[in-house]
Amino acid sequence: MERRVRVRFAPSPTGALHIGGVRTALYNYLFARQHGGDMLLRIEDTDSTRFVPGAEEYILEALEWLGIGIDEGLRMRNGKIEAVGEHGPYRQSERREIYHQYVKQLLDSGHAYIAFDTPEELEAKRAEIPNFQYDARTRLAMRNSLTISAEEVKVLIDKGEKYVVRFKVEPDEDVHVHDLIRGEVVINSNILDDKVLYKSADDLPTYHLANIVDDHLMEISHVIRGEEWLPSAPLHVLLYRAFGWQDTMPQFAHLPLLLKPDGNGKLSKRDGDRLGFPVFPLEFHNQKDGTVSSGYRESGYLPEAVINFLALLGWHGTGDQEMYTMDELIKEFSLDRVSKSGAKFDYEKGKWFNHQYLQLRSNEELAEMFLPTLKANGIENPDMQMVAIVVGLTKDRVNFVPELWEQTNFFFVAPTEYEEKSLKKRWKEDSPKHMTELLEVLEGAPSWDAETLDGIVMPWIEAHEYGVGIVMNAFRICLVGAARGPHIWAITDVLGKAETIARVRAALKKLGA
RNA sequence: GGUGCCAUCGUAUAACGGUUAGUACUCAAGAUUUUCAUUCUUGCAAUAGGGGUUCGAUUCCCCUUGGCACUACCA
Repeated sequence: MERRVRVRFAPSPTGALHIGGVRTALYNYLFARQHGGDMLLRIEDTDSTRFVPGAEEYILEALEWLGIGIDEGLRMRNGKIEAVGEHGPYRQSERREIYHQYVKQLLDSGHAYIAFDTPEELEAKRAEIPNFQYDARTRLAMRNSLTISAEEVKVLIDKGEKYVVRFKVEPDEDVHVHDLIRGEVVINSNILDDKVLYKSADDLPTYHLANIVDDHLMEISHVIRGEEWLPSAPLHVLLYRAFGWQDTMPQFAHLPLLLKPDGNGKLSKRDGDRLGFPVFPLEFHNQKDGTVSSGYRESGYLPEAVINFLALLGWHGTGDQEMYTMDELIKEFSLDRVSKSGAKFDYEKGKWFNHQYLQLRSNEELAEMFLPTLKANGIENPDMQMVAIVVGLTKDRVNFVPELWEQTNFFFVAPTEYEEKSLKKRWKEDSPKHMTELLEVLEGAPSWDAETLDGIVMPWIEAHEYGVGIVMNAFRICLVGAARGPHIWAITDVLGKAETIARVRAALKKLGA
């Protein structure tokens, strides 16, 4: 009795996958997994003019990176696109023949008609009549199969005249849409226009027709999509009815939109550029317009942080829990805890999530991820054991892996400059004298571990009443070049005896002995 | 303009019709520390406005206001 849960994510390959789209995909995925159902991916490329090369690969790669698994349709495996499932093809541009028969069905049943009005004619009409809408009130004044004889229609088509097929919306009817998140939504059919279902110019259906036909054929049980689709949901209900599919019509859930962090409106690519954060999962090089968009992955985000952050933008669990693994999300997710209002995109919270997840990764993993940054700064083939130690010492100070460089650079490169501010505050008149003496103490160290060094340096400071802070801070400046960094013995430990002593000597030479 | 959706701290959100309106991020202060940071503690800060219903409304209803979406031969 219970219908198998089958949901789909159906993006258009018109550019990089927007972060809001990623969230829609995530919610679909969580819902499917929770119910032991299927997550499908279908490409909606019915607008040939907006196609962007590489966009499809990008979308699939992004989902793969984030761990949003696809059970059926198109997916990426090891850099290759593969199609799985019995309901294909999964690209709408490859389903032309399928749509033909359904267009014909609607035409034959009188739910649709052929219209010859050119885009120019329609534009003129709209300019002439304010609020012009192609519907029951106006369709009889237009050039279509309702006003032209069947013979003439055939002549026009045979002549090669371009036409579209429009859905014939019956007026004066309250159309009910049951939404899982918003409840009952009622719209009167008078405000709906006779939507174009198919265009002969490129022999492709429009979104509305393709979407309904595919969801039906692919046995989709729940349509979970962005709120921007809510106004056209009644049209979709009408289409299901016209096809006679109302009994298996999927349930709808319209998700709140992701809004700009400041001001008003939907989050857009421009906001990311303007405010300095990515709005796309992966970096994207648009071959069509030549633009490059930054991505979360390239900015140093961990996929689990992006998932967690996105999951909580519009959804909240029952308690105060904020950190969720994917498995926990699958368990806890529920459409009736999805909020109804749009969520402003708070980038700061995203940073915090990344910080949290960074701490959860092992030092070895982080060291590996740190490699490209090191290389970019001229550090080739470093000792990975050392990198891991250094990363472990500093990871709690950063939100992103690349930021590790500013925390650890002195481990790799001896300071040549000494920060003015630190010098002013921490390099005292007696510092050269202290450092000269310290050098002797260090050189006489029987071994080079933190305990031993602490055991000989501290008593020496106390004996001369130099003051721990004064000596240690000057020492730190010699090693780091500034008043920052991890615990001093952790630094000497990594640097080793020879390098530590060399750095103190170099500092004395530069800052005056 | 029309239609629809929505409304709790700056942000994301919690609160069977009964709570001192909670939590997290951000911000501020303090503590810890041989530096910087981390960490910990404390603090600032909200039910858009007006009517109802009710013993009692953040919660239910209506109006106002505001925000958003849609209004294509785009999705």
